[in-house]
Amino acid sequence: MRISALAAETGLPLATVKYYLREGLLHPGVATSATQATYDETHVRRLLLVRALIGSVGLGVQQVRAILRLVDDPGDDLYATLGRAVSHLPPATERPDAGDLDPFPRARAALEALGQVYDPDYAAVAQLEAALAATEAAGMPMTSDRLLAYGRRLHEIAEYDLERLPGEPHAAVEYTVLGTALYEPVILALRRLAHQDVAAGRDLRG
Amino acid sequence: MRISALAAETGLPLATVKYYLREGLLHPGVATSATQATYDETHVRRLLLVRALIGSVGLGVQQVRAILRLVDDPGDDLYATLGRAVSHLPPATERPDAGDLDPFPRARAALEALGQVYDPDYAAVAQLEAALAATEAAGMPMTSDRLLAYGRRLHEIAEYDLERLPGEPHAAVEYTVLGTALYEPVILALRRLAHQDVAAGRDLRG
DNA sequence: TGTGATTGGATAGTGATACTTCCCAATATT
DNA sequence: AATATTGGGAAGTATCACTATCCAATCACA
Repeated sequence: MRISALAAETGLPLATVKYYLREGLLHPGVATSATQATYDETHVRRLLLVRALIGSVGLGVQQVRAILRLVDDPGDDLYATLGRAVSHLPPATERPDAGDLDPFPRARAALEALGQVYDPDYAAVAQLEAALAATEAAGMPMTSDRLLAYGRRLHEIAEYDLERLPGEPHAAVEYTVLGTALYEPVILALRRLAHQDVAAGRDLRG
Repeated sequence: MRISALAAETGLPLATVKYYLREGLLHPGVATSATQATYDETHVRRLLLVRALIGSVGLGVQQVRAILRLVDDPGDDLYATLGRAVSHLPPATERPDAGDLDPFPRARAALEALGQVYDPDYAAVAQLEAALAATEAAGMPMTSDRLLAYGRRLHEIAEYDLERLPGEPHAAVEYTVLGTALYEPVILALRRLAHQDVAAGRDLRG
């Protein structure tokens, strides 16, 4: 398959395929001469994944590059790899001052109330802190009751996810990292739809 | 309070306050002369809300303007207002062809399986369809089992939210629209943290 | 009452981002 | 032989969220 066929197959403009190639989001094809290379199914799949991460998840090119690197050659530590992957997901947050004794008070309190691990080096902790601070600044603070209600359900979802973790390490990393990212838009859409469903006055769950 | 005090109070650069004023994200102050106006607490609150929507939720200026318009003067129909608000939340989706008989097959199937209303005019339906299509394109399709698992928990969260709906209509719209948007980053952060918690091998919920 | 700071208002500039266009000489294809 | 396509690179474009600069009017203070 030549590059134009690859573009046609994925529905992307040729210039965009070249751009992703240049940016390292797509591995080069096998060069058959100075001006020719062949591409295969792995390139098609990768391009579709890149589009999903950029278009649906809303990542930037840099972040996609970072995520793909993790998926392509993960360490042997799933926990650490997951942590690194999350640090590349929006919203971006700054590292706290090294001297700050309690950089994420809201997040720490929330996690303690939920009985979950509190690891201030984990990027999602800073993301939670920023999100909670934003609700306060906007005048709609999350109550701890609501945090518990949300956290419990999301923990159940996470358990569901992790119960289905593939045994093979490489597949496990791919599943965890991509599943975290790709399913987030689904979650937001489902919540919006659930709100609509409840607002419409229907509540059919037994 | 003059404009420079407003900027100082909110921690925003003066130029940014002027920019939001120009873009209609902040209502003008009361002019006291040709070159002076006074601002009050409502301006402070509005600026903090704007920052939360842009910085934390990740909306663009246009979308914030649209959301604020809805909050400021909502119709009397909460359901319709919520629908309009969601249509301004990312990811943006195109309207389907008018001739398309079944524009959102994945979303329709998912909602039917969940027993929720399926209203193709509701923007979140298109968002769900796009998100599900992206998981398929990326090679990690959502199973219907997973959709049910997620959907059930998110419906519970929505019920929790709507049970706390303020009685007064204006407050109800504000609560629903802003709550939908502002709590989403919290939800994503909590899910990421729950994944981490499960991955760390701790599972303390009874 | 003068002097420097501040204001509303407007225009233009900036830096980042994600493409997109254009061009090239080498090579395929017909 | 004529035409099209390739890999590769450089430059251009569009959008976006600010940010900087300028202006004349007006304020605040000495």
